[in-house]
Amino acid sequence: MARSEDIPSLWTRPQRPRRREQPALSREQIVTEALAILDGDGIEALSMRKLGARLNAGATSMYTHVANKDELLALAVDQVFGELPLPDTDAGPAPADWREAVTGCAEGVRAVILRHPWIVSVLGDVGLVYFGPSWMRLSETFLALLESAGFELVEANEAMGAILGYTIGAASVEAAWLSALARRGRDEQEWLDQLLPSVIEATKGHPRLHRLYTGQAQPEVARGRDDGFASGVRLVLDGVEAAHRARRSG
Amino acid sequence: MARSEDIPSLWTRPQRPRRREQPALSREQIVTEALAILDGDGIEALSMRKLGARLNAGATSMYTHVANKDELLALAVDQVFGELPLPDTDAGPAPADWREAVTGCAEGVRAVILRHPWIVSVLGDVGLVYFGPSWMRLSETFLALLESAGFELVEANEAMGAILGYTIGAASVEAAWLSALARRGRDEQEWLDQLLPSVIEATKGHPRLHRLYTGQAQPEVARGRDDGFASGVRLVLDGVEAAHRARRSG
DNA sequence: CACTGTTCGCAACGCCGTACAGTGTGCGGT
DNA sequence: ACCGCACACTGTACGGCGTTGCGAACAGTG
Repeated sequence: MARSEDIPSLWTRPQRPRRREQPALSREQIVTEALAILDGDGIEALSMRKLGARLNAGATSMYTHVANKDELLALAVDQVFGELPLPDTDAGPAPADWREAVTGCAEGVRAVILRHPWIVSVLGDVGLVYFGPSWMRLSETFLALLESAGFELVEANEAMGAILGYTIGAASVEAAWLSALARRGRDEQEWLDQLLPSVIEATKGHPRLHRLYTGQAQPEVARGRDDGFASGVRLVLDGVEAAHRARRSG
Repeated sequence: MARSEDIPSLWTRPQRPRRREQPALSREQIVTEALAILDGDGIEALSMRKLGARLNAGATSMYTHVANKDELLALAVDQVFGELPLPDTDAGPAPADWREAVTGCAEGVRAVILRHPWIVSVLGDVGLVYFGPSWMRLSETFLALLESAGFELVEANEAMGAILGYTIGAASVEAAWLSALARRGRDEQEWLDQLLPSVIEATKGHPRLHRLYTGQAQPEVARGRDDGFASGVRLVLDGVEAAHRARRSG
């Protein structure tokens, strides 16, 4: 015979959960909450259990909406790139200055990566993001901008590769640096001050790096990272433009 | 009671291992074996237990030579970049064609990343590699090459940022793609054939991507990835050179 | 009522990184 | 000849992880 403790009282027992009014969980909800964890506490803080807990659900319930963690991460990456504001290339004529527009897009991509530095840690696992809707939208915009500037499609594709390649690489390096700082809970300037002496010590035998880090080649090294990226994009666009002109006249 | 087969005879048993002659394990050994695992079976196959087993040692013995797994990975990354052959910039005069030399270095970096695609997965966790000896050697070489081509140090640093940024980004994208393939055990062409239809389907509403993928904009899209990278580097160097000339004459 | 299909979560499996206490060993000092 | 320390190394254990199997709870349909 069951003792009274074995079965919680009829009255204190929680109301039978009225489930299935509509599914309690949705893929969208899950991805959104995952993003909150990723942005708030970084990649190593995201676990299926924690994610489930945040949604008042069991960890394994995620798997009815998402195949596995990798797929979840891919969805998260696509979502953040979906937030990227892009110029409307359908309406209106060609933009007055295509360089400005392209630069704006590249800076947008960099901003997304810096705002969500965990992206760098999953770049290697989600090779298929480039076929996701957000990334396709981005690519199409780039191609449209370049075509409107007079590039043939194949040429535009090549240029896009250079621009996005640089953007991803440069932003990844920055993001890695920033999240290394964040993991150690240091401020950027503070950490630099603290690390610089040993770095300088390590540049014995590397005279150029030594000059660079000791600041003898200032003032522009200390220029902000924003300016550094901007001038990098400018260099790449110079190359793109030069090749384009050479092709038209050749 | 133990039977005679259970314990090899006292006399035939190998001499008791004379430990402490020198440590059985070394950091170098550990990193080398870790690299073997990484290159052979990918990043998710590397665990401290497996690594220990490969070295006939307990998992936790690694920790006397390496602070933690992250440090181990950082050492591994530095080691593979150490294998990169670099031109000797100390001896002899300036290279006849600095573009060729710089291009060679960039292609070397790409080759390292493609040969060890797990690097991409740890890029985000090892922000400090850029202060490791191998990367410093690489940077110093780049700066030397550019200086010998007439660049001021700060200008050279800027150019290096653009070139390495592009190289890292482009190679990372490639490596992510390749290791996604490897994880699924597919051949590249086979996978492309299999995936292309659905990708094309997904490019409704993206006319330029559609043209690109359906091959109406061939022939050069199907050009190998090697050529694609080479032309990207060429674009970046065009930009670098143009900016340099503008600065000299301006 | 029975039947079907879906959502959800408990329990469990086999991993993982690593903290910690303990074991044997060689070396320097006495 | 002895002691004690420093050190490389190990077994065990802790708390976590991603994922699966399975059954319970439910909605919709007949």
